[in-house]
Amino acid sequence: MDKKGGSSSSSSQEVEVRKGPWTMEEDLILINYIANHGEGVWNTLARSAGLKRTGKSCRLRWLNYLRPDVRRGNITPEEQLLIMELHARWGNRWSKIAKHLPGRTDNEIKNYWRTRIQKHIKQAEPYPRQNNPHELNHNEATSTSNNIYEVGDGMEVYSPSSYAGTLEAFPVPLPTESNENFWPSVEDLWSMQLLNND
DNA sequence: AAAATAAACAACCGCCGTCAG
DNA sequence: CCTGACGGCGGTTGTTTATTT
Repeated sequence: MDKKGGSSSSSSQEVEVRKGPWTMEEDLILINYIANHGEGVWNTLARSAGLKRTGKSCRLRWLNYLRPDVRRGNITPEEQLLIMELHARWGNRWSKIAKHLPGRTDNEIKNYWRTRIQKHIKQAEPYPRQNNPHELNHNEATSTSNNIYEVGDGMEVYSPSSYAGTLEAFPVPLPTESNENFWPSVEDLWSMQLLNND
């Protein structure tokens, strides 16, 4: 299931770009490289580090998983609440929302919201009446290009408070969930990179 | 116990704004 | 001034994992 070697790399260098899930080895390379050289200029970094990845891919991997200060999983009830509140006033400004949740990335928040919050809001969103007979079960978040009510950076307008009632009837995950690991976990990867310090 | 279905998650894609050459 | 590389962002999809039937 590896289609890279077979191709006759006649035209130039075929730029074998890897895609899909990152392997531990790749993670290590990236972590180690950044530990020794720092971030910046991702495309160059990818090449210099010897990774067959695009700069974007490296950046994403680093920012979302490998960075030492990223927190993953186990969204606390407080965080969930914050996500909901911020989303209520800013819409799908994931990156902006993420800035208010230390350690959390926009991608994780986005995933979390879409997979766990959105449906609840929908179901808790009664409005059966309303003079809008059409599209009532529409994900009101899809219309992203309408949430540009920004004023500055702190307090924005637009607080539909539509979540007010929603919050109460929320399942809210248990905070102290099994903090088990998946594989080495980034910490282990970091300790491993110590052995390879340039 | 197995199959079907749903949920969660990781990563990619295209678009856009910025900036250097 | 124009052009292209780069990085950031949000939407979306593919795959894995959990839950239900």
